[in-house]
Amino acid sequence: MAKGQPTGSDLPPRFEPQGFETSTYARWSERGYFGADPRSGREPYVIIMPPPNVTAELHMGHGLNNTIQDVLIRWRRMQRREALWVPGTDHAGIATQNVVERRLAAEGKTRWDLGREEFVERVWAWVHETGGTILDQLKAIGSSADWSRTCFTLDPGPSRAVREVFVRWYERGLVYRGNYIVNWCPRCATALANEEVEHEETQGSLYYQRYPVLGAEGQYVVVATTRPETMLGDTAVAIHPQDHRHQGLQGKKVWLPLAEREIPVITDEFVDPEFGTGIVKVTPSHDPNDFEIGLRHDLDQVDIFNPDATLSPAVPERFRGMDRFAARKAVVEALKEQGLLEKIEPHQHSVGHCYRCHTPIEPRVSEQWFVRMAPLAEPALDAYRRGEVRFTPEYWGGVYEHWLENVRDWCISRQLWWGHRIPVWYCDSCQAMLVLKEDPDSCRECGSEKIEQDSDVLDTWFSSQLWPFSTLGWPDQTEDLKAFYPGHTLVTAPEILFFWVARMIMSGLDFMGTVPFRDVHLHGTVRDHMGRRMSKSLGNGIDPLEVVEKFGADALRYTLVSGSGVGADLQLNNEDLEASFHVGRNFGNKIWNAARLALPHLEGNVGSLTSPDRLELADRWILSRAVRASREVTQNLERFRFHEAAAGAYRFFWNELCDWYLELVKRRLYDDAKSEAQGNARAVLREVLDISLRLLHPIMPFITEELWSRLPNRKEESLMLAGWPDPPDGWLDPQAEAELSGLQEMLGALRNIRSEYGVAHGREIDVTVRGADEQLRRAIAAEGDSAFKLGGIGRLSFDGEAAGAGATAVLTTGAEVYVPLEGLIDLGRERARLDKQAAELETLVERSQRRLASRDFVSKAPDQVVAQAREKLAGLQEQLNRINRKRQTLGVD
RNA sequence: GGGGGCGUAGCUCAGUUGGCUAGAGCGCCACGUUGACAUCGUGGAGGUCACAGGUUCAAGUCCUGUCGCCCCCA
Repeated sequence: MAKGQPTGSDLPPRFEPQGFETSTYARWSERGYFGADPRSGREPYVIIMPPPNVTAELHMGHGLNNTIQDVLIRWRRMQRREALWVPGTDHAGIATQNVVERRLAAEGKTRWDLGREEFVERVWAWVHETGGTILDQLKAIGSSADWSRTCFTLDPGPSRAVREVFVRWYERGLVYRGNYIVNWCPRCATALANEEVEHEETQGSLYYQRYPVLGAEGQYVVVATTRPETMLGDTAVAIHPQDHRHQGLQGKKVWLPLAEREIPVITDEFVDPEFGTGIVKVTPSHDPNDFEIGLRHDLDQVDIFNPDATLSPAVPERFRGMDRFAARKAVVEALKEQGLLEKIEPHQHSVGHCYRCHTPIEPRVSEQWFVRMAPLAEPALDAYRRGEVRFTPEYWGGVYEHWLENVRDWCISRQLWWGHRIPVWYCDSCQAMLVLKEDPDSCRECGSEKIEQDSDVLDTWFSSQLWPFSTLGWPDQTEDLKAFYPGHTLVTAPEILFFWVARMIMSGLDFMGTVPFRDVHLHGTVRDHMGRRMSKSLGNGIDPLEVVEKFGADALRYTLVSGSGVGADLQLNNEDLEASFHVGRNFGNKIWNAARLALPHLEGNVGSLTSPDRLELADRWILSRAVRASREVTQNLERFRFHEAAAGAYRFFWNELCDWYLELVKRRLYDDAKSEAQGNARAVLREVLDISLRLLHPIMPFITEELWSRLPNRKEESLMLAGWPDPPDGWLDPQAEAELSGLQEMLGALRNIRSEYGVAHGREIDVTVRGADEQLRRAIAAEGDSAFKLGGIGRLSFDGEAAGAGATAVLTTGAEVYVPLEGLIDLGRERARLDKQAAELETLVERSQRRLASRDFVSKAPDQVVAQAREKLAGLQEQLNRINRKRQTLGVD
């Protein structure tokens, strides 16, 4: 570069992320820092991104999800792992098809008007128009995914994987076709998997209907139902075999009113004698439990609905064509007229709704394709129980286990046009069914060319379940697949634990022989300030890009990471972005300004660090704290405790580096006369600034890169390539930490006194410290000049008189700090101050004494705990005594 | 109906295998332009850790129950 290294002298006084985020990202991208190399020989670290809907717009949930992944990837990359983050998008069958259908509806058309081929073209056009937007939006928040590996579920590779899996599972009998009851969405006109149905508590009614008993004039059975209209499809009534109340009904038949049919009374264990009258109607075509009963008793199936849930020709003419809810009213009315409706009771029950369009689900018998789950679930359970997959928070493991133990077969066919078409062909001539990886030209059985492909497509999750290996080239044994499967961490939201996570584990085990990732981290939900989930329909969402524009991506990221506790949801105020994101922005500003102070002192040659014993107290202290901060951040990242990692880095930077080290070191930085002291200060400052920028980089990549590039003595050209901090044990210095913490306490006490008595800012105070221990004396000796400035101290002595009008504070070591304040002191106020402190100490002393007075405590608690308690009591007593003595001189009773 | 989570300062939340005077950020009060930062500094107020029992030398932390809020499954 022709331009010299940027320095700190040109930094504007405020953190203005808009000035550099975009160009920084472009530079990273151009230099190829995001790419992973299967041949590097480094230990890999792999995250597969949960693919967002290809036509989606970025929302805060994506923001949180991808920020966490990026934090992990950047951290591991800095740890010298070969870090691969595979991005991609999902074709989202129902959702995408629905959007395009709505757009067609605006033109007054349906997909049927266009026909399959043209409709699919329209969807592709929509995908090309909007697709990929979300990936660009992910870049704006700093995501360092390997974009050269971006995949789409309908790409040729993943599509091949889908066919491969379908055919192999079919050949092993794991994929089968059959007539079963499925969840049908009348609006989407497709079958859904059980997991795609959302149950909602609904206030409905329980209708008690009378069916006349045949051969017993004037006698009825009374059945209770929440769905009276389905009675038109009843093919039996059932009682529990042990229910003696209704024993007389066994073997009888009843007359189904309106439908005008005879139906049998059967007995089945499934019937709950406590529900309603203990007699239930059985509608095998429209209720999953009744379907099972029907199979056991070989009952007829009467399908009373058309696909759009209007009544079919199977019902009496007057009901035909009615919508199911209109039919409910009509049936109830008709029963009333005939005196066959006994009563209606309010009844709360749960109703299934389509997860994509929220229409009430209609259970329906139809011919669909299924995956047999039990053989796949078993290894997935074993893998979890052996500890091959771990969940954070841990309790999700139990949820996973429970689901797999009770898993039911998976309906994978969808009556949609957008998606992977089922690779099955039917021969018109010989009726053969061909299940093939490649499109055939003719029937493999009879050679006829009159073959037709199954019209259905596969559930989108059928392709997503293969993502951890289909994105890496499977079924080919590619270099990528060998290097990067299995991956390491999956970061996602708990709501797709069953849809996606469990299925990836099952298919990963089945085809690759190992689980696709070792850790599953499930993060919380982003909510508004009232605790409501952010959603389009509520209009309470926050656009992450607006936040980036206003506060910067780093502020967004820091706020998200620091706000999301393990297993906890995250609340943001959508009406006041400032209220939510100022935390991140202010921290960015703090970092910026710390650098603005430090960098001008780091121009020119900065020497390397000398051995700690030649450094001053503040230096040894901050280096020791840097070791602890690095370890804390690292450990918290390892355990997926991102909020703690963020807080740890924040505390170190703001409360230790800025609040103390920078203040203590200023004097030396500006004092050109003492070149060794200044040189050490510069070297240490460079080092700790370097470490803290590295520690913060995964969370706040832009600002840290911008400032780091201005540091002298860097080895790498980008912070992205710099190593993760792992400072040496030799820097740990408990002695320095203890000394400095004593100094901090003394300064705190002095500041408190100044504030209490309104000592003017410029006015210096005289201080007498009596009973100072060795640590405090050394600290004052070492950092006296800076400490004097920070405390506004004019003179300090260790043996002065503590008499006259002054204020007193007693430190935890028992040292007494006395400040003469002639003219300012108010004796009453001073007395009150000391009274309050004494009272607090007395409570603690009492509590402490009571504890030590217990024989049990002394004999049973570990020696170390007892010793600690004794030491603490002694300290507290010493402190209290000093204060009490002072109170006496002030005339306390 | 079954399972799970949560309840700590006015607000949002930390608090690891029980053991330092229970913490942070925001908000609040007072003072303040002290060689980077008012998107800041200094000091302060504010908590019977939902409630009731139990285990233990010791419980915010473990167990049981109650109340309240939320989620998943059927």
